[in-house]
Amino acid sequence: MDGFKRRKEQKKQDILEAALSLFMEYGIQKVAISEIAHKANVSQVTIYNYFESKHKLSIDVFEYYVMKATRDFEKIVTSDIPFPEKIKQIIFNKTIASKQIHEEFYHFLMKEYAEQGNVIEKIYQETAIPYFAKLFEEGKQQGHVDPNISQEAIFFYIHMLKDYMQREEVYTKILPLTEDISNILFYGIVGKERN
Amino acid sequence: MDGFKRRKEQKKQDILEAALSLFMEYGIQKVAISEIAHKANVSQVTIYNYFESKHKLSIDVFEYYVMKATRDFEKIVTSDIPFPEKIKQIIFNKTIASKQIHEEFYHFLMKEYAEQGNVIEKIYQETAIPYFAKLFEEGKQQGHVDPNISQEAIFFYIHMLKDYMQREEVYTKILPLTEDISNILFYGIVGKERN
Amino acid sequence: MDGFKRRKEQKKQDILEAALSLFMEYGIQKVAISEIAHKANVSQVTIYNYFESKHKLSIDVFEYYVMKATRDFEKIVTSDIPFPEKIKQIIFNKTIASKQIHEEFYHFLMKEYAEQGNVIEKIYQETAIPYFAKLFEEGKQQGHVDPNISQEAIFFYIHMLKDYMQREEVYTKILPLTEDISNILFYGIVGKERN
Amino acid sequence: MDGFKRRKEQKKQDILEAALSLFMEYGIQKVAISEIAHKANVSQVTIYNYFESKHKLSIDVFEYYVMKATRDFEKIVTSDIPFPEKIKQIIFNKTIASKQIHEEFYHFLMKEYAEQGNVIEKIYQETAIPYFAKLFEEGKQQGHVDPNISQEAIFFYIHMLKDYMQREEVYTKILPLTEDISNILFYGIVGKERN
DNA sequence: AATGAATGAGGGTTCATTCAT
DNA sequence: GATGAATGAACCCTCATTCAT
Repeated sequence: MDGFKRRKEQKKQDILEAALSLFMEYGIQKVAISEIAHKANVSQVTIYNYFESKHKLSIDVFEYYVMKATRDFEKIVTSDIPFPEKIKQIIFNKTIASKQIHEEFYHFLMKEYAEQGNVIEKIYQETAIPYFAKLFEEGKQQGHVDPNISQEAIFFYIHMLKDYMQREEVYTKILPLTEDISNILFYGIVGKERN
Repeated sequence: MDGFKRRKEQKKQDILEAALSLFMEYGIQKVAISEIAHKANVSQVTIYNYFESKHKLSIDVFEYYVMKATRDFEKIVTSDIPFPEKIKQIIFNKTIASKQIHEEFYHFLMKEYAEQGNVIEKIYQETAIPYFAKLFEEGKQQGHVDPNISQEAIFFYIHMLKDYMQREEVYTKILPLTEDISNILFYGIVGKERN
Repeated sequence: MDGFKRRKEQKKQDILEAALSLFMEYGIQKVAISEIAHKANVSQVTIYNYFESKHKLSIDVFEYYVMKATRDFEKIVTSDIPFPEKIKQIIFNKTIASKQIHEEFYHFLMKEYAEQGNVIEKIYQETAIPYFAKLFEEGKQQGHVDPNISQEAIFFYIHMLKDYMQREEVYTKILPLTEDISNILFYGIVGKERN
Repeated sequence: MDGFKRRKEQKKQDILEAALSLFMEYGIQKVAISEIAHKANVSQVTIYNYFESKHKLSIDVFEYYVMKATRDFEKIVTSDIPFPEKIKQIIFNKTIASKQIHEEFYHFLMKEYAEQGNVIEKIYQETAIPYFAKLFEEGKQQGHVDPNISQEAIFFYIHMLKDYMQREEVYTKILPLTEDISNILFYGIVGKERN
């Protein structure tokens, strides 16, 4: 890659980083293109040259974000720690998606775009799910996961929990309950010690 | 109440209903006051006469919504069906908050206001929680709930599930997994039949 | 006047007083009819029943104000104090039009209406000027006023000074200069002690 | 300065001129941004791009106005005509601030802003006053000004007179009294020929 | 390729005034 | 006659997007 292209790629990344951090903090609607331009040290028009519209930009930013988050996810799944610990880390470990993500950034996309074209759904399918399938298999083999339960259901559960943990207001309130939450996930509300 | 007051109350309710349904479908930011006015068959200014600002309106709409939702909740909790059935109904029964709720309508308020004054927190505390505590007690006495788990954790769990179920895109996808989801809630991912 | 009419008159006066004090403090444009209604303890419509429009109201308020101010003016002119003292009191004495008057309340009317119908000009002509003429005559006879100067010019001068004194920001700044201002009025910038 | 910048400066000036003439005729509150935009042949938003808000615009317009007016003032003060003539020209010469100024444009600013930050006060201090001080000194040396009278008092007087002269309705009425007014300023109401 | 400049469309809000009881 | 309720019109301002250099 020559210096010209490299500089171009750099600019594109600057914009993605700027947009990502702003979207994560304030949501998509509340962030103006001009703010992103300012934070990325480019003109508004440059953003349009690269991303066509705010709509398209938000999709690209999301893709960029998932790409980054997946790396963390991969690291945990392929690590050597025991299965239950992996699950806990996925759910509670803040290093995944290190910053708090603004709901809107997630849900806006989830809803607004999921239907027409499945851009995001596809990204999810191709990145998170394969890793999760691997993890799930490991859990079943070690007896930590009931083989009668569908992978989808567990995936949904874990995703939901992780999603909730990323909410600032929830996180702080729920932190003291970490142990209980984990127990419910593993043993249900009926509890471990039943007979 | 004379005809005057009744009509006034009617109009106020019309506005609340119009705003509620629009907020639930599109979120708060995307809905213009003019749209609410149109849907409620009043002028924009009338809305301002009753609710002072969009901000205040959104709070009142939320209160109105919680009030309505609580009635359904109460009905289930005080009904004669078995405990597990109650839980399932609370989570999966769409008649509660019959329509889909737009995240933003929930989260915007949860976040935006929860801090300064706790208007919404208070509403929640005074309505949902007492009923839930009663339900929780019943579950413990019948052996459906592990007494070692804190009420907060379970409340959080059920709330989270119910919240997720109200998302259109989740609901349709998760519906076939109802049984699995319930099982995980009651017995965890380790499963019922473990030994 | 029966009780009915008296009550009616009372309401009218309440409105005038409320409007006057608000206009004097904030100017006409900045004061909303609703504020006047609130301060006068009547409904907005009542104001319209009595005064037809905000425009007309402002004229009536001005008339009401001049009427009140004239009484003070009369008192000074017909009092027993020496001529120079009278002039000083007229200009500097805050008891005339006791409160500060907002420019706009004066100028808006002066300009906006003066042309078409001379409503205010007429009021002025019929109230202030006759008293001033009397005062002016007294000054000339006592040698305090140059008979070669036209009454209009002096009237203009004094009016201008008094007008300026009523401006809050001017008043405070000019107060320490009272003596100088007086001297200039009586002896000019060339000064008393010239030869 | 390249064509780009020149055109930008031109547009900025167009807006200032449009705003100035409208403010001077109708006052600030009565003039809508859209009117200024129309008169300056730009879009409303362009105005916001340059001036941020109506509030800020009004300040900039005022500064622009004072700058223009000062040039005329300077010309008179540094000219070769006799002192009394200079004073008369300052007060009565319409070429200063050639157009009529709407009170509100002056007073609104004088009052609204003078307090917090003294933006306008500062402009005044730095432009008009130094020239006036020079003039004042000249008058004293030539025996036209009583050295016992403070500069502030005289400044106040002249400012007041000039201010009044700029009012359309006053100007036409007072024009025939020019000589008398001048005499009062120089010799007071007691008059020149007293003994 | 990159940017400063410009804008149309729309949003929330206020206010003088009218309607209907 | 008095009022609570209701409104059309207008205003300031923001923002995603395009134009022109």
